[in-house]
Amino acid sequence: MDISVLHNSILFKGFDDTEISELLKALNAAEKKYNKGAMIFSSGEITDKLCFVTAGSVTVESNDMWGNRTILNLVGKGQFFAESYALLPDVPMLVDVCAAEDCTIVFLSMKSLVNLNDMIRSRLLANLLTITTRKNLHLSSRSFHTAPRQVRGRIMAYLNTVSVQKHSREFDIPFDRQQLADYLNVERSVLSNELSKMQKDGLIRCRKNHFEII
Amino acid sequence: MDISVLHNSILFKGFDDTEISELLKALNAAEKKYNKGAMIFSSGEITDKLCFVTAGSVTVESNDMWGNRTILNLVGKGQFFAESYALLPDVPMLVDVCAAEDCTIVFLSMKSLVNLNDMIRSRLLANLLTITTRKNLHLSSRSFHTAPRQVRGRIMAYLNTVSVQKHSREFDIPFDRQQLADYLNVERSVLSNELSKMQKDGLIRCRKNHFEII
DNA sequence: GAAAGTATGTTGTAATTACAACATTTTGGG
DNA sequence: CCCAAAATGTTGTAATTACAACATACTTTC
Repeated sequence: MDISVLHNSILFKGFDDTEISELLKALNAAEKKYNKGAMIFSSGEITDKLCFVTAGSVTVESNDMWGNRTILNLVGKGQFFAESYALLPDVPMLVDVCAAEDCTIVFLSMKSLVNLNDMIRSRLLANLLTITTRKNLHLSSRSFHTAPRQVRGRIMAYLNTVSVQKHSREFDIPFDRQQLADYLNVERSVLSNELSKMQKDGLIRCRKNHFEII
Repeated sequence: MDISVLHNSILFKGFDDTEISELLKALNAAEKKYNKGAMIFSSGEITDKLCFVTAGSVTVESNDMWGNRTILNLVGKGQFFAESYALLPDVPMLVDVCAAEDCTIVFLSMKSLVNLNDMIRSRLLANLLTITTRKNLHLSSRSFHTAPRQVRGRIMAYLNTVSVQKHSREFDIPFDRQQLADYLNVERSVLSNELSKMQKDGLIRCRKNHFEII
């Protein structure tokens, strides 16, 4: 198991190597590999597992009965997912989680939190609070990205956020066209078309997933 | 100050009256009244205040420069807001918070958490974790309500969620037409029109904010 | 490096939504 | 009870998007 990625995670911030090893054991840490496209969780499932991405990436998404996909979040290496469901273990998942690329996930049992001693547990809970709080901001961000009524507005809202995060007018995005379309809740073809127009209008330049705001 | 509402809140779950009184003092609890329409927080502000609604309700919303409003959440009596920003005190707010009706808010300083003794603080943090986790599910819910591309789909997604929550096919919603439109990210007139059609099609019945799914 | 498969770009049409303008209903004071 | 103001409903038109169908470009594999 790749302990170095876990070591640098928010969850184990402030814990030393020995403590982390013990915690991994206490929380029944289990690692599993998935191929691109594999489904890790399906809507309706119940889980108490806090999930950590040690390699690759996954999408948290909603798929309706007509095959329309909405991507809520892309979770990359070093980040967590399913924390809300893990901490509220009677709530069935509202989302699917799929491997966006080949990936490796470490599952941690939150049911086992009760077995930890008070001191360790409260340090862990404090870190979990940071994780959920940041996740809140992430979910809010997506709301702003999908708030504009028009496609161009959504694209600009998203690109501006990424630009600010990366402190640069030039950056890569983690989505391919279909994923970006599903994240912004628009048609892929309409997205491609609008990106072309925005380049003609001199607003942006882009090639594949590399973007520049002008 | 209306201590009974606070007493039943998630934040103070497990605390007795004496402890709550001490905590309110330690967290510099301050109460303030707002008239309908008043702005409680503006986008860009920084705060360390956890906010609790003791009367009335507020909307967490985003207002763009063209006057378009997007409602992310309606926070009613007995619920909290701004918890993410209170806990990440260097992050400027991405949203506005407005009084949806005349309301009363209690502000609790999260900066003061460090002054509490370890035991009390960790109990409080555990409760805060519940608050943020539930808020996560709320934000996810809205994503599902706005995921359908068409207005009718959004309305049904929202009404179904409320129906499930209230365990009944007949229920009141907390939004008026304009608020519901801004929550679902559609035009008010288009929403009204679609609701009429849905009634003609025998899908629902509604009058003001009372709905019935058929 | 050719072929097959996947991702992205382009275009046209049908369907839907945005927006404005106005009609009707409801609400809250006087 | 009446009036003014606010909320909700209705309608038509312009603008935008969804969807399908196809073209082009890029990748992967043999």
